[in-house]
Amino acid sequence: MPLPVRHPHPWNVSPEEAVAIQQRLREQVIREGPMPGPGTVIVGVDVGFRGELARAAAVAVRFPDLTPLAQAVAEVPVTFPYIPGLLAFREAPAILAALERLPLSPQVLMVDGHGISHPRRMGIATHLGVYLDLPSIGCAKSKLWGRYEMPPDEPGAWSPLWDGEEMIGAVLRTQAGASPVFVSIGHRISLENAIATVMACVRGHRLPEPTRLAHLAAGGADVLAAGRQPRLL
DNA sequence: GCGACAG
DNA sequence: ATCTTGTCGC
Repeated sequence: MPLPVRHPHPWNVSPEEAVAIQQRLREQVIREGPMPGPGTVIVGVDVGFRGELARAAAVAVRFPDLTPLAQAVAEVPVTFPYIPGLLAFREAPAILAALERLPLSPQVLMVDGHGISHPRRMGIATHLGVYLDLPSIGCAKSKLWGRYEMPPDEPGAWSPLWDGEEMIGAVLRTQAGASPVFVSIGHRISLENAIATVMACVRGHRLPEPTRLAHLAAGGADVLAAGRQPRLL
């Protein structure tokens, strides 16, 4: 069954056209929304590369217990170079293909990359959220845009990520002794609730489970089978 | 000319 | 992201 796309547009475009698409879609972003309720299906997505092929993985977990429900992978040819600020045009086509194969409808997307903490407020997490009209959260491993102070080394501690006077994200310590992650609004969720959701998805690793499992799945792991032997993950 | 620069 | 073994530290 095809994914319902709310704001369709081509992905195979030039970098100039990509920027124009971002400028158009940024008007649609909703920066508020609730915490996922019990039973919500959260889907983590990530992409790995093997030569000229992009392999995307989508892993669905149930919130808040984080039981893995389903996983799907898809490989598509790479058609766009890596350009900071235009990551969605390189990775989203593969992610969408993986989501098509997932036997469950995502209710919240957790993306390995930024949301509105982006020069045009249109990181891949935001782009996917608006494109699919789904609540989405960006959880990146490093900064793309903005200034911040390092948060204390305590789980749950965070400091704002600023672009001038505008708070565009949070630098969040998910685990003591590990470098922080960069959490931002993707779409249809508040920053406060995005931070709380990420923390509620942490299980002893730096990255929250949806994204962490998607990363493993993109590397070829069967997280559903392994999930039945929790020590393997 | 010299940094900064998701994955 | 990817190329890649052992090794320092808790």
